[in-house]
Amino acid sequence: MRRVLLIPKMDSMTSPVAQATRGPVTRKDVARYAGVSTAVVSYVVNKGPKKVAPATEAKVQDAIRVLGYRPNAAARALKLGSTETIGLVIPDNGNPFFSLLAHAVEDAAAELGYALLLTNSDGNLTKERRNIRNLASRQVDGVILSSVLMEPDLADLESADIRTVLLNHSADAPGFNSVGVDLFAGAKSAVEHLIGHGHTTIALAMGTNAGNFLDGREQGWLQALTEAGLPEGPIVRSLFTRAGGYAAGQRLLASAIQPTAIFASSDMQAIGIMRALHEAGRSIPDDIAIAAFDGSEEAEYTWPPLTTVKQPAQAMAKAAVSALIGGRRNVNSEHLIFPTTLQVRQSCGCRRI
Amino acid sequence: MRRVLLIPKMDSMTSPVAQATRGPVTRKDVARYAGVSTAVVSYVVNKGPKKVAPATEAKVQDAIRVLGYRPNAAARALKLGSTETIGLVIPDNGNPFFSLLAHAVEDAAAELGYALLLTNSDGNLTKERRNIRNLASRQVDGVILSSVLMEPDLADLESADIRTVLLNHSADAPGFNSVGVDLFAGAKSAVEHLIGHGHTTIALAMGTNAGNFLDGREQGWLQALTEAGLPEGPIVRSLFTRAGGYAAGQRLLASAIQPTAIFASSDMQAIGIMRALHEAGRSIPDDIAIAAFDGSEEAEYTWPPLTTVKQPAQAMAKAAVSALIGGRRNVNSEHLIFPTTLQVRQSCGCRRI
DNA sequence: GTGAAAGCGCTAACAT
DNA sequence: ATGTTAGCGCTTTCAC
Repeated sequence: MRRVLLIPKMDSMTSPVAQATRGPVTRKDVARYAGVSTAVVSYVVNKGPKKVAPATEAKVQDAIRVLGYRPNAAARALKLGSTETIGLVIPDNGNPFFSLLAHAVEDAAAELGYALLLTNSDGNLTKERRNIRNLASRQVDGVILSSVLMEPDLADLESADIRTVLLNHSADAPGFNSVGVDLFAGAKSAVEHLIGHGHTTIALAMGTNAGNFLDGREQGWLQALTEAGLPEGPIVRSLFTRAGGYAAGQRLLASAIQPTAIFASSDMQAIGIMRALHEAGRSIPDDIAIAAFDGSEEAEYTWPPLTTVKQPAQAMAKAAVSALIGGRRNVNSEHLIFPTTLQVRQSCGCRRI
Repeated sequence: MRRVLLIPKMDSMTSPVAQATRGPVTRKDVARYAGVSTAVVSYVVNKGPKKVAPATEAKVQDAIRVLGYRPNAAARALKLGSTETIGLVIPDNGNPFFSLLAHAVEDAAAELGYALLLTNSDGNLTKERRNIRNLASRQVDGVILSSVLMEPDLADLESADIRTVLLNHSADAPGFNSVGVDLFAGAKSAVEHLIGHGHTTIALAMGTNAGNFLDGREQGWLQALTEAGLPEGPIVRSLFTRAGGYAAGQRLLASAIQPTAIFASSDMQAIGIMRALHEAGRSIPDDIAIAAFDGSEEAEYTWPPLTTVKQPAQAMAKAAVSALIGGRRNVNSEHLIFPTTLQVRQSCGCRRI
């Protein structure tokens, strides 16, 4: 890389004009400047718990402005036992679904005056544990965990006494609050849509979950097939990534029974599959139709645009945050399941209106 | 949504087995349990600044484990004046480029034992300011700012006494450390590549920046054209988003002079443009070739795969973090410019090997 | 309506 | 090698 400028720091003899006290301004400075006690400053800053005379308040506000005072959150946290911060543990902020979720969580938290400590576990259980522990030691008021695992036995260990809600978790988790979507119904609706287009051999491109629960998406796919009296199509398993989907697509193309439609358990996988299909010269949706699960924005811009089962990420994030720090914190094991909506585009065979 | 389980919290009469002291375990508890002073516990936990006898250390470690002690970061931060936390302000974590950057920043920070407070400003200056202020009051040790603006006059105001480095900032910023890429050279190389394919009418799809600096990408595009003796192609301006690109693409298709190639200032815009092109039945790259700037993973999976100028996000993130909290914190205005690499795929007209 | 002061959990200088 | 203790900036009870 090229270094453009390299100006040594000028001696920090900052002009001691109105603000003689160099270094952070504390509540004490404000009190002195305003000619009141430190308690009063607190009352003003926090609008309570005691009332202050309007005149006094004005003086304090003035001092605050002049001195450029900003309360020290660390001290406040120490005193109050709350950092007004929540932690978020996701597998990978590079994955559009999770980055959207993270953004939504940030918004929801900010609305309540909470900040967000973001950590990625990179699909790595060890890292996930470390992140949780780290967040706990940082006194976050709670953590939202999008676990690598289906059954977060780990949370049992680590979270011990820290409030936790499982996000993007669609199985039951005794002892935990959790929020997720109805994977089963969502997948089923997508596969039924594919069946509606006349497909009879519908493959499943499933993501690999650590854990031995049967994923709702797999069940939904199967159920739709069964109810329609259709045979179980081929299954390929891969990571929940574009690259995983790409590989899965190639395997599917090489398999004995060729599906005429594919249901993918995530948009990312579908996108990888579509690339494999394009490269092989197959037309989508005419040779092979495809539908997926997630509803990320990226799915709107693939070619052809991807029909996908949309998860209400904002709502889920909001629910997770409010389960964590909203009212009713005393509930211990509540499982919120959000419905999905099928977003019909052209990859399934539907035409533009 | 559907509520599945709703089990009321069981009375928190947790078994007081080995751990009578309910509530958070403090260093005092550990000291008492281990039969040492609190100072010794500190020495053990922090591996210094004094040495402790191996036997004592073992006792303390034991107490820590048994009691499940975890240091209180808030107290530590108050005492030390450092939270070991940095703040990141980005326009939108939903944008793949920024989510990648955020992930990279998190990694780099974690490596140094720092946590990451993430905030989105949603392209909104007011929000950006609020975020910075909020981070400052939370005593972060520094903030990495990917500003909405080209000239962060604001930082002047807000960051006042908080260490700041500008990330993804390719213009000079006196008084600030910053890291960015060589927009000019990157854009120029992409346009030259397009020229190499024989194109003579090359449009520019530029993102809209608040600020009156001429973007390096625009200059690079122009320079490549000029050097090749080519006329300036049409310019369309839009947001740095897929939707922005889509609209830009439609405008381009409707314009008087039809380009045979387009250079887009971001992958997102290129992706939107490609959709517009596909919908209009234009073939890429045969009817219209396209190249872009950013090098996000998504560009690898468009159809056809997008030729794009790759920014070294990890390296940039690492540099930003180390400028903030690594050694040499005393440098005040250093501008790091990273080189880009042209990632040639098929959207420009190159064929698969 | 305002102020004095205790103490949140921790670190480290200073004693022993 | 270990212990004592002041104090980081804040909130809030209790006195006035």
